[in-house]
Amino acid sequence: MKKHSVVIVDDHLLFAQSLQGLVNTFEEFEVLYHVKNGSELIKKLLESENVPDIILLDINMPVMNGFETMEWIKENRPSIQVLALSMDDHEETIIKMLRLGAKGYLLKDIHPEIFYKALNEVISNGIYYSERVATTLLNSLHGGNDKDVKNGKPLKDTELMFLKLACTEMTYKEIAQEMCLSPKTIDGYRESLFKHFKVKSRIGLVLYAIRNNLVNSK
Amino acid sequence: MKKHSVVIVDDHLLFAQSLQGLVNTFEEFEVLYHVKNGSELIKKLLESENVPDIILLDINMPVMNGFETMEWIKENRPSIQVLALSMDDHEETIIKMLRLGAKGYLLKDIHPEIFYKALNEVISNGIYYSERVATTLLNSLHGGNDKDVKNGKPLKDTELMFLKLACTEMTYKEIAQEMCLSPKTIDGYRESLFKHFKVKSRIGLVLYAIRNNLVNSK
DNA sequence: TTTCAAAAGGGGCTTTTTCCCCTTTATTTG
DNA sequence: CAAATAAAGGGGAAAAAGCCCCTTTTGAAA
Repeated sequence: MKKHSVVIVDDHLLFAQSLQGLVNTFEEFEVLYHVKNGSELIKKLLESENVPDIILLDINMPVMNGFETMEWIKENRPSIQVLALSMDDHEETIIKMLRLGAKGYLLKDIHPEIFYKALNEVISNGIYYSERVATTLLNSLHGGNDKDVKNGKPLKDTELMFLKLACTEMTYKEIAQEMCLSPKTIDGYRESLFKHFKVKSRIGLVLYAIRNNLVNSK
Repeated sequence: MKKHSVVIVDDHLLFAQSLQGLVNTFEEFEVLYHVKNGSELIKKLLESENVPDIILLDINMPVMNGFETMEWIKENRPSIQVLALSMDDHEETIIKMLRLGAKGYLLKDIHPEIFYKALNEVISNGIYYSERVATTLLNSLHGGNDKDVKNGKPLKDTELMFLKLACTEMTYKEIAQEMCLSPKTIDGYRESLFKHFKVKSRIGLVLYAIRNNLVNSK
């Protein structure tokens, strides 16, 4: 029986390499290659006719992150099963990734046995949910939440720029100067993002941005 | 020749297990065991007479983090060579860890070959510095920096508590209530931490706290 | 071309933050 | 014990943040 092919996308080389070793010990799976970020993955996918069955996709990557990469895959290689693989267990991140088309969400602290099970399930069922992630999702649906609103619309460029600057020690006045806009316009962005993210202060904004990888400040 | 024994401390089971596989492929090294956090490590070290040569120590762990664990090791098992192993490449973290007695600081995105080299060097020289980390350190010395001051004195309990609450959407007045102190006292804490961390606003304080793992908000 | 909506900007106000300098109250320590 | 030191608390003011409601500009769509 032919082994299922796996590609690993993770900027932590040590982890990627180690994980490759682990996956290769599984009977039914073998790693084709591993790459450091989304851009490298796309290059590899485009130049090679060897399409993997599964992609293990990290989210936090410096160059082209997991979200962007996932979008590209959904558009261009929809037949590949993507399993997100991250340390980040925030509801928003999980939901965002699954909504983008990931077939499962694995936390890096899972037991290798479970990891093995996940690989098998995504091949057989086309989907895998860990208990912990399932619980998180349930909670989010339960709480009558509207994370949808939160993640539904992507941020505009100006808003994202503002958000990044808001995650620094600059005052709003300074941010306005930096962006060549009136302080009042900046105030408008602030107000709008506060509502969008349901936060009540700039601190809340910063925390939200960091937790959801909207800025890469850690 | 007897192999050098290695212990891995990392809460990301998948990574720990994978890394164990990698290390075991090295001729000169073998993994004794891996544990999820500092507490587990201490338990293992205390109950087993089999002392490892090297400990690979992650910093971000939920229960007992790398700093606390490092302190314990320095106190109780100073003969073990500890290599810090983290994704965090912030100057403060690196310096703090080395100051606590780590014999090297590895970033998780290093190449496995380099990782192998590091293991060997820490056995032969008792120390390993990657180029990147060395550069970071040089920069910090260069800039006439006084990160010393920053990391020199640990925070008091009240200050830490305040810091944690400052990393929420609470106002200072609310924080004062929560801590059963006068808002003026809180203002004193704020002022003191601003100076200590060299920041100019609460935003800066939050960013500093998150970047340096003083609060576990991500 | 008119219309409509979004983006940009403004007035004016309250609350919060930030800053400086000062007093009282423990807690050590010589 | 007395003196020093640190922690807790205070007054007051300027700057920044947050909030609401309003006007102008701009860029499509009808």
